[in-house]
Amino acid sequence: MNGTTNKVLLIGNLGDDLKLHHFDEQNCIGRFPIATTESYISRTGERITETEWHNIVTRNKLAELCDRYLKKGDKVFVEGRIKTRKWDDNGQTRYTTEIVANSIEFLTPKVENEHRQNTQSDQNKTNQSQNTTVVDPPFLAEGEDDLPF
Amino acid sequence: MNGTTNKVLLIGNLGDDLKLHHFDEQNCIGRFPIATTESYISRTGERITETEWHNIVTRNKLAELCDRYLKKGDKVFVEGRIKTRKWDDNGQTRYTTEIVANSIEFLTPKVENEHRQNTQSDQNKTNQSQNTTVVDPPFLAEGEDDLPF
Amino acid sequence: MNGTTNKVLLIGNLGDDLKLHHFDEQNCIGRFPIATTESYISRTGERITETEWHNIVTRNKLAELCDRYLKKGDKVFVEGRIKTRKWDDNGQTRYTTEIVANSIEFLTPKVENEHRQNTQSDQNKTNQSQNTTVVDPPFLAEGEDDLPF
Amino acid sequence: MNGTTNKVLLIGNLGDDLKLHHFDEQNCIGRFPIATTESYISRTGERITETEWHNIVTRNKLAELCDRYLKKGDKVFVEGRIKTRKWDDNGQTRYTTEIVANSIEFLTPKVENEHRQNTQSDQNKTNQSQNTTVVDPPFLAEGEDDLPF
DNA sequence: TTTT
DNA sequence: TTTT
Repeated sequence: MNGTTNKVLLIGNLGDDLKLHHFDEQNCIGRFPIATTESYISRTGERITETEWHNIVTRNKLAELCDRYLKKGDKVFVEGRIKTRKWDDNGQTRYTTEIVANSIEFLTPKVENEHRQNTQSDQNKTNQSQNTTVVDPPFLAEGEDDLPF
Repeated sequence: MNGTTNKVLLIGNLGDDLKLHHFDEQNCIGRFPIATTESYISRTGERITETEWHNIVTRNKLAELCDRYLKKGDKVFVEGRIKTRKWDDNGQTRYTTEIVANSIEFLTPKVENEHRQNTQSDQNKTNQSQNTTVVDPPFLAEGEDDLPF
Repeated sequence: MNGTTNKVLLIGNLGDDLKLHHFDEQNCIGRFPIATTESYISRTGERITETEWHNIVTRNKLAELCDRYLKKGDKVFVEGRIKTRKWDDNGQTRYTTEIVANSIEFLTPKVENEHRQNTQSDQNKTNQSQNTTVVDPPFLAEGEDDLPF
Repeated sequence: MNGTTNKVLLIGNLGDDLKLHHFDEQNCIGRFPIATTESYISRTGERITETEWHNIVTRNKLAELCDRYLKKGDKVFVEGRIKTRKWDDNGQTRYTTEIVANSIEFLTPKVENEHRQNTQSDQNKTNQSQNTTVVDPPFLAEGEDDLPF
């Protein structure tokens, strides 16, 4: 547009299940945190591990797919952009930085029959894994339209 | 290390000159803001332009190079990682998100003799551009050691 | 989709003008080479500079924009994917690797009135630069529809 | 360095085991292919799946780590740069494009005791998976020095 | 030649 | 709050 770019690429694990908020039949927003960790040897010779937390924001179809297929602990690849939001904290302006996802790849191999059905209740979200056939999760970039919901 | 990645790629313009802070002879930290802008057509048909500000943090040789060659308005390509810092605001914990740069490319073509000398005062930082030969700016990734300072 | 990603990010200079090929009124393809250079100090202490050439492929509106606004020597940021094409060389199968662009940012500042008009002939493609007001070049990602041609 | 960048980010699966070539005690090179797949709905309404093959090149410690921990079918995240090599094909100059890896993340969860030992023969490279404790593979960027070999 |  |  104007010779600028704002691009973020993260591979990390969900620290919690996605929270989905529906505005109406068509529009929803989903949020979940992911952790990335960095490890290095300090000047004094000890191994330091630093964890960074990222707030992922996703919308509409992509949000619904994530809600259906992702759960706490899963690994994802997120491609998106940095967005800092203003909010009012009792009269004080605060800022929160989020990652608005353009696409999300599901990197944790899924065990068949483990996928949540639309009609299942949330308690099925925990990992039961009675069966062992590993299958690929689907994927949907924002704006695509070819998945059945 | 652990199957995670935290990578940011930004192309934007400096909203202000770099602020350099020296800890000692060897170690310093530089900070500057860059803006990225996104433009799109809204549902109601108007063009929306959104500007995002990013706080860039750079250290040591790379910070000194940026201090010497970059000024407000210049365009850069920053490759780095997201880091959210905690700080104490009168007893309240606040968070600030920064981009820690691994490498910075200078994208604004330089006009010869315009480069600041170490001995020049800051008022020379404004763009005078009497001469017109375009030269390549130098570049240094963190950890490299082959530039003469 | 399937837990894979193929992403390329290049900043480089056009080694030649774009070649545009129209299939019909709607569809066209544009190609141009860009160079990236890497510089490092070898084990024997000399500075080595290596240039890499990348064949950029772009389609339809984005190709037309590039054809109109880019020329040899200009700097661009290309975001795309790697694609290796098979072709027949007198009965032998050969392979050519190209970068299929999703988006292209124009990083060379433009001087006003320098932009080529549709009705201008190609000899106007050389840089005349009589005027000096720097303006922002436009940008269009593949699939966008809001620019006037 | 000069305002250019050559960056590739791939997530894909190994189509074959790594081939390691030792030049001497210190220096070696490893090569392996990875596949990325793209899927989309064509104009005629059918789902098209396209596979792209990438030749990954890695050196020294990173190559040895990959040789030890990766095998055909595993998923990796590769960050590197595009490099096109010339070679002589009976007097004709041919070109091969490779991805020179700067860092590789191992994304396939490992089952404990499955890791190959230095003293194991290659036939142990096939996936036996008698045990079930999932452990993280190590990771080493080129130039790091903190792993025990 | 991979993966789903 | 994740993951190894």
